[in-house]
Amino acid sequence: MTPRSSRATTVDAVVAAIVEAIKVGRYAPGQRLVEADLTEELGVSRGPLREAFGRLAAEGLLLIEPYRGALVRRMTSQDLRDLYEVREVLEGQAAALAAGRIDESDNRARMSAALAQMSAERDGQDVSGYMDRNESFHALIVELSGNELLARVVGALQVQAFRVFYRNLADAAAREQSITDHEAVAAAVLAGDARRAERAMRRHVRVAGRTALAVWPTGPTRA
Amino acid sequence: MTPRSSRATTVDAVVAAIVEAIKVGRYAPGQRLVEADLTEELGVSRGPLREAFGRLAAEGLLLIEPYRGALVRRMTSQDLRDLYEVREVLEGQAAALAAGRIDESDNRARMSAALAQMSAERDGQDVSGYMDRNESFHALIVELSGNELLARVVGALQVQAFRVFYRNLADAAAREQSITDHEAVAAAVLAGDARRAERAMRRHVRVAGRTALAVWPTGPTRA
DNA sequence: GCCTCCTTGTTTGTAGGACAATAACGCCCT
DNA sequence: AGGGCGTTATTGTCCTACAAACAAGGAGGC
Repeated sequence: MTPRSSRATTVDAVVAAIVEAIKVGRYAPGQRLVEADLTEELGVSRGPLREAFGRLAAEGLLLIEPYRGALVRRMTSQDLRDLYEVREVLEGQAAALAAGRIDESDNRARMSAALAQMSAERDGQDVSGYMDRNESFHALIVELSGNELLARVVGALQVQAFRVFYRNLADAAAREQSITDHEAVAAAVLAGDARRAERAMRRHVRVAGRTALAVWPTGPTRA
Repeated sequence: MTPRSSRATTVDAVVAAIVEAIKVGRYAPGQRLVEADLTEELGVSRGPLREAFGRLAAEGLLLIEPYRGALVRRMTSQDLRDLYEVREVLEGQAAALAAGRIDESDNRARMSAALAQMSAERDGQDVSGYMDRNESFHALIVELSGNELLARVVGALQVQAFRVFYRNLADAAAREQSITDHEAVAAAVLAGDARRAERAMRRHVRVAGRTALAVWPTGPTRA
């Protein structure tokens, strides 16, 4: 999952660079990542590069075939279904737990702040800014759950999800729906209502998944 | 998580060796794993060893501190609570999905076989044999769920869980309870009753977690 | 003409040595 | 005794080298 340490090492930088390259599409799905090319491109030796490959493969972003190399994993619609199915239960649980701990330390304040930021995004035109908000909202929920393992697992899944978000949340209607959902989740969490928080979050993720699936390319896009 | 390929490479062997050593207690929690020692002990070079460290750290079995090395992660009672909390929702979901797919291919036959094996273990004295059964039962459930991601995530958690099982399932009463729980889950899955399967599995995991927590050493056992 | 086998080139998997960066430890000085 | 300093151990990274495996293409036989 994510590096377990604070200090930034070369491997972390390589991981970040590859993730970024996949994000912006410079490394396309199915593309082979040849070690020799990447070492030159990134200016690192094969050791750290291979470690980075290993991490990204563990996160499901790359696929490593022995003696064949690493390639950018293509996301099928089935993968997408699986992803949202898992996110639904995990984030639902996170919301329930967060509701139960809303009175601890400054949890309530942080949740309120996130909610306010979220609502303010309603008439914003900055799509990538909204996606950041979206990401931090979900991250906050799992953090407030107080379950570190849950946070780690969901965090790892989120890395997968950005590929979907990029295609999805650009649509204004979907964004409006997403904000409304988030507000419902936040309200339930702030009310300390675990059951309602879980239901709201699960519904949100389920709907987001369906929306994502609807716009997902079905056929083979490229070799 | 687990190696994504069929062919066994050196890294896989190293990972397996370290996991095994942690299992049997040769590498104690908190113990530092010095690269130089391990390369000699395992007869591999630093490259694959470091890759193995990375994988095990991603699975949460090791902890890597920059310029300080890898050490066997100590499991706190909080970690245990977190683990079972996550397992409960994930395996509950897996059971529900498995129930919904019981009529596909040979799912029913495999589930029945696992159930029979499980019950047969009731008067067996072989503790480690039972633990294998236990592991494959849970693995079968997540496999039958048809969600590959779910299987991967739960599989990764299972690697953590064996540390608990070793302390736990030795007790005859706990084992009896465990078998009864499994039978209930299997029955619900075979009946195609998703709701009941989920409830049964969640209850099973929850109880197992409580039992595990009860026998877990609370204070600092060693440096 | 088509299939099979072998050769050749490319890429990965691993080994081993080297060195800088960092942290842990002990020593000396005050 | 306490604090600063050098020593030592260990990690992080680079480099080179080579065996193992795969991929493609040509030689040869049918």
